[in-house]
Amino acid sequence: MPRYDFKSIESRWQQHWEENATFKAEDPACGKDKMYVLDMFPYPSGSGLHVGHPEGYTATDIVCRHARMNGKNVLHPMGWDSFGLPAEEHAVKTGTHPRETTEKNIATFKRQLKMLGFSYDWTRELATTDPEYYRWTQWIFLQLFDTWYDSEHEWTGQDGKQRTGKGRPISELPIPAEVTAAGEEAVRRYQDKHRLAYLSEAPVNWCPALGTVLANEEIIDGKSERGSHPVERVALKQWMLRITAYGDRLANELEELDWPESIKLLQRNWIGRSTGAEVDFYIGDATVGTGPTEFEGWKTTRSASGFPAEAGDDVLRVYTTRPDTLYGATYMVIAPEHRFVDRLTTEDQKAAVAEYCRKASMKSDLDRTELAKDKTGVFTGSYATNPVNGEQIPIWVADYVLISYGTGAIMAVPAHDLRDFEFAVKFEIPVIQVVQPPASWKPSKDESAIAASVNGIEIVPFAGHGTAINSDHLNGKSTADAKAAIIGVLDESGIGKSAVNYKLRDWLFSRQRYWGEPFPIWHELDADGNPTGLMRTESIESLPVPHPHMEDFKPTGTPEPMLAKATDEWLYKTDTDGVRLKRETNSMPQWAGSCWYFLRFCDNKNGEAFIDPALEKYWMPVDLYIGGAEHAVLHLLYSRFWHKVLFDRGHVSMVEPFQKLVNQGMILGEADENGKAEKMSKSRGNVINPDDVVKEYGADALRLYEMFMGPLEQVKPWSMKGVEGVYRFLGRVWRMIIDDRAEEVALLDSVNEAAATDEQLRMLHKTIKAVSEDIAKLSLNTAISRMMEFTNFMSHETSRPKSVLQDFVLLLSPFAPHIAEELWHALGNTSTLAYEAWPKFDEALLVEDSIEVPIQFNGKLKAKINVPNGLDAAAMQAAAEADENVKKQLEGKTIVKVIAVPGRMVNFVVR
RNA sequence: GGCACCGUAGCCCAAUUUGGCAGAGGCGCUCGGCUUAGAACCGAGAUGUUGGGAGUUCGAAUCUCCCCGGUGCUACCA
Repeated sequence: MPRYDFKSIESRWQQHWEENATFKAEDPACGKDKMYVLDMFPYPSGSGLHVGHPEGYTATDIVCRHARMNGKNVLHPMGWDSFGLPAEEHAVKTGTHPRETTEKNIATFKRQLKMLGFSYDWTRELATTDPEYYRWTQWIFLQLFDTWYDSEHEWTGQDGKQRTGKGRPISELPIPAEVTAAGEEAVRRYQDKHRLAYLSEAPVNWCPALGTVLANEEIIDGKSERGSHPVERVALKQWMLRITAYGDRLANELEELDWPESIKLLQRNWIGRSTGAEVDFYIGDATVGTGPTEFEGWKTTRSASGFPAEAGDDVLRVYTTRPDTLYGATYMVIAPEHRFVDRLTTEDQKAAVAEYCRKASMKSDLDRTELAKDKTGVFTGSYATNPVNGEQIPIWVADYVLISYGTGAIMAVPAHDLRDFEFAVKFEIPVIQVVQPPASWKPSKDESAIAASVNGIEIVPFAGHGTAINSDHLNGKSTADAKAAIIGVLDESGIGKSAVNYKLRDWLFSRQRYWGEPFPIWHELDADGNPTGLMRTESIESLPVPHPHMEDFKPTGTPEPMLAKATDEWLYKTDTDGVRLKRETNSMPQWAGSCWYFLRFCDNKNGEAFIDPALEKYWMPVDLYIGGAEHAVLHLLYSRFWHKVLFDRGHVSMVEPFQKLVNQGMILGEADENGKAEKMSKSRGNVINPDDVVKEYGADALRLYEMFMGPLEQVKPWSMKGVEGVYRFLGRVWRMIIDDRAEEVALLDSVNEAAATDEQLRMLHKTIKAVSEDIAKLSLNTAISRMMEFTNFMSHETSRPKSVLQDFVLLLSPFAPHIAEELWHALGNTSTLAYEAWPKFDEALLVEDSIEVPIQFNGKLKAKINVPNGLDAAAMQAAAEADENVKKQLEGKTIVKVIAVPGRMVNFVVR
């Protein structure tokens, strides 16, 4: 085997690692420091591994192999996010059971990952579709179901900081006296309303083509993320998870994490916390009327009672971030789905409003977006009373107000809100200015774009902060002061209250598909077999709720869940007290399994608990988590949320699961002749299959190339020429050590026991330093280039000391482990290098005796001189002035100033 | 539209964190060696308005501002 024969080398060492369980994580009792390095586990799709997968996987593998050589006990696991739509769609098409498809795909993925030589501890493998795994997913759901969020609860975190708000057992939820008085059933219903997992009838995104409802996050431009199918809005009873309760903590606790700022920002924006006020506008009720007398009476009542938690029927409650503009409110808008639409619509407006709401309900989100430029709406015929000045203002229905945000109703201040302004101009509603812009204000692009003439006067809306005008006692106050002042007044008079809102919505947690986790929930039935609305949980001992076997996977075309077609035996039972029960037939979304898989890796065979507390304490948190940026707001927010709930309930020891996060950049297809590279896709025909690359160049070359392409986080185009480049590098490394004309693997004659020269040592130690530092920074592309440099140098040396080559092979091993093991072996070692000590560099050996420094005149390079290393500024200057060439160039010039930086340069400022 | 990131040789990219010789590494290209020849291999070499403009500085690829171009995310959130 004279030549670099990657095929036999790679398969031999992979077999060696497997047989010797080389990468099995050690027991916590080993006494080593732990390091938990995690990849985002893949969905095992039918098309197999994509070259994007090994990018992040190779980076983590390098970190792990490096950490082991530095004496760490490394946990590096892999598993399968195997519930999900594609397997089920495949089942609809072919009749193959999703479990069968999933198992086949997992086998393919596993073969491909093993082929790349990743140092996973395969004994920790798991799949979210394993009953022993989803048993605990269901168990965690029961924890969510058993928890309510006490926003007042004060506690001290592990960091010693005081915090407010914690998830607590539902049994500790205070029950109001009147509820207790109403009986046990009322108490149960009251508790159900406060759980972190709750049922809610709400407009949801129903996708007929996929046969399921989708979360907001799964909809892109009004179409399903998967398959781009149209999505309709229908009202359905669905499971929701109260992630909004954790909005503040999810935003605040990002602070201490070692994550890219851009991802933190993305999450903060997604959570979208805003502060403002809720304000009630009096609309009266049919029995009392809406006149000024009633309004005054209402005000009197309110100042006595205070601001009620639930808005009554006599008011329209709005949320605003600009309560300081209350005096400029000239109309109100309610969403078409608002519960007051009917009662606020007068007889003459009935037809118009009904028609408008009908059209709005038909609009998909896409239509709404496309029509975004033109505001639409219709007057209800009713008026509300502005609580601060008693003005009667008209109430409109318009779909630019969303039912799902705030209270689904707004007060419109056209002078200071661009959307309201557009609407007011179109429908000729008065515009009252109540904020004076600062003198320096210039209209923004948006503001001037919609400026319009109202009653012959050109008006430009102003959405910024300024000074209050036309606002009674607020006049002259800055926007911030005016906000505080008006909130004080509203609070005192029981008309309004400061409030916080989030763009983040509660998480729609049920799907209607077959291939997902069943819920551990039973619904009570009455004598006629109809649900009473009361629920019971599956007992923890009887988990998992098995996934029922089915043969027919065709979507029904209606929102009726697939699991409703299971056998009666699965669907129904009679409880010990004789109550007839029916199972929940929705299934969980794919996110469920991926929300906690990193915990299970610590203890994947535990049959007693989802994780052993001691193992959780030892391994968690994940020290490094690498994956695609597409999960910045979905998976990474959901799993943080679950983790916080588990923490609040005492099941895990830390508030955050992922200490350091890195997002790999996408690998694009090969650039075309114009240098343009596009995303890899089947339709473009530019997909690179890792199998083909490994076949032609080997796993080490693929690993090395993916790391050499450029910075990990960056988007980069694929290049086959680049693969050849690193392949040639591996060939040079091989020939630097091995005699490629010998019959058997044998060292070159030039490889010997001689002591290394100073120059060889300097080169080696420079390389050790650079590669070590680059791995710590995950700057793997530059680490590789340093090893190329070393190879170029050493290949020219006629004497190649073994000691130097051995250290180099160790440096190379995390990147190209197969060839490194082979060379390590050839150099006379008998065991794997996976636990050899990582080479240390000696700073003293790096120092060069003399260095070349540039001499500048006015910052321009004019000469170079050689000086001994370690000169101070004065000596540098003296050396420069002593140089003949410099002397000559200085002739006839006046030196104004000299800047000398030791070891760097000398600059003469001359005239 | 908003936010974020990016722009260095024909191409992928270093140097930007911490201002100090524009080039580490790879691809491609040219020339030479080896070879019957090609591939592989070995050796030598060329390539620049650092997207544009201004500012700060003794000195700017690096810091600041404006503009241009590209990519990603987001999109009526009151």
